[in-house]
Amino acid sequence: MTTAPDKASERGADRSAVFAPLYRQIKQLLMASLEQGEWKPGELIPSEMELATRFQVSQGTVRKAVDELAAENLLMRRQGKGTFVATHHEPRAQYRFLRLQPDEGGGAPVQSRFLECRRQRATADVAALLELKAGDPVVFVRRLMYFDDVPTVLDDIWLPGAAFKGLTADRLAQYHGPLYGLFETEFGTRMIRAEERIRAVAADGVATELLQVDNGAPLLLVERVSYSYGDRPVEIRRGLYVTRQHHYHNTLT
Amino acid sequence: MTTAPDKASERGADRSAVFAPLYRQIKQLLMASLEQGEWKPGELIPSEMELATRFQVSQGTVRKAVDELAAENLLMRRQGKGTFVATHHEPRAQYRFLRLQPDEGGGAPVQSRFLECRRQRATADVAALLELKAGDPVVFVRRLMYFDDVPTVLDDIWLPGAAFKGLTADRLAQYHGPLYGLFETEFGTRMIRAEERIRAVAADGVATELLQVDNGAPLLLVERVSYSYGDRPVEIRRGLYVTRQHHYHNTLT
DNA sequence: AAGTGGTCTAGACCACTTT
DNA sequence: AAGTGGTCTAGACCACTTC
Repeated sequence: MTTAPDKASERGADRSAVFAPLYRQIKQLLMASLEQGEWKPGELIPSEMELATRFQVSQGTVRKAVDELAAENLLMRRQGKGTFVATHHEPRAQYRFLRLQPDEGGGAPVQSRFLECRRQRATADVAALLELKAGDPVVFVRRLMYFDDVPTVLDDIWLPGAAFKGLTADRLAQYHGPLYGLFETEFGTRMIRAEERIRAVAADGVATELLQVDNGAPLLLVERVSYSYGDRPVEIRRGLYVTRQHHYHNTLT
Repeated sequence: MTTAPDKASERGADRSAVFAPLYRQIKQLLMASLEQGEWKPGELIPSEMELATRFQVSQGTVRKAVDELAAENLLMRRQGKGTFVATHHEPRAQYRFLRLQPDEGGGAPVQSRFLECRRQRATADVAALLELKAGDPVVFVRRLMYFDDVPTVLDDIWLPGAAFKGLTADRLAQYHGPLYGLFETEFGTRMIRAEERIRAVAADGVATELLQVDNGAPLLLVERVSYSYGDRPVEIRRGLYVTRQHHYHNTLT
């Protein structure tokens, strides 16, 4: 077996210019294709050999790029079948981002009820988080989630108006399953990561009625910003969780 | 270049018996060495080539095993120097498990004050979580943490008595830095993973005094079980967090 | 049988650190 | 210069899926 020193040194030059190893460049190219929709959520992407030919690198280099994307939940590998674009419709991906769990028992599936869906102008803080200007159009959604028929989560959601033009109360009412699945299928916006800030607050106002708790009762406040490819913010969520029979679960590693 | 079919088929046979790929077997062997203290936290482990010779596999197979252990924060790779056993004394590992952050600004380093340290008999629930029997000896520690001189976190901690015989109030008082560093250095118990359950509760009793909040004020309750090698539970923690100027931060992926 | 990802090997060269 | 981990290649064979 021989190496190809000419090729290698050419690439060495390229790499010092771009300042990243080859497999990370390949990874960026794959992410660009995902972002531009060359392969849609749930679809099969080309085989490792095909990608190696396309990018003129070895299969091992493609493999390392795909490995990282699979580790980040952007791709899903299935032995014997191929590599697929991750989707929020995948059974095991459902409610991957909802960390509230019943204290004991599996519990019945969650039920959603949409209370509001209307267009607004962004306030300064919402605009800042969504990287818009204050006054830009946003869609506001309020929804209540039931665990075992007990109202447990009250979510207020803000979405960039431009990307979610067709979102209506009717469309939400007839949809079942995770919202991120709807966003991905109907609006071409795939959520891939989120940051949450969690605090304890006292219940008041409309929350006490909707969640059926006393005024001043402790609630978990979960503020979430969700991001799509390229760290583009695509959703803001402000959730109030009742944690009498449930808890927010987290693993530290 | 040639392969070694004899060797390969031998190993194929071995593998079907053990039912795991070679690199995972190597990974298990490395974990066993870590657990048994062949290499201690902060120490350099043998080079990839040496390990490959020891285990009679190729460097690439060792590499894949070490890659996974590095991804799980059990090992730390440093190019040009070698691979080290992870330690809680590492500057960038300090307070890796404390997810409470100031809402704005970096904030001053955290101060700890130890209020209690005494031996008890385990209650049923503590015993269950620590995989002991009710009545077995445990060490109980209560500590208050200050952010910017404001009392913010009240932790109650239970440790298995057998493994923490020498832990005293004096020893705690003179120690500075993360508790997990002390556990690792003085008691040979390295914490590698934790599970947390988070809820909102109303302040009452001694917590209101120590954290200087009103009776009924909302607090974050963080219940943590920490594990060492082999999923062995080594610590229980019940923390009350004041989230007026701080929040619990989490990233969802 | 053919195609896919998964594992394993061997060898080359690069980047970084220490001697 | 020598040793370490980091990258890249090429090729073999295995496990799984589909035709």
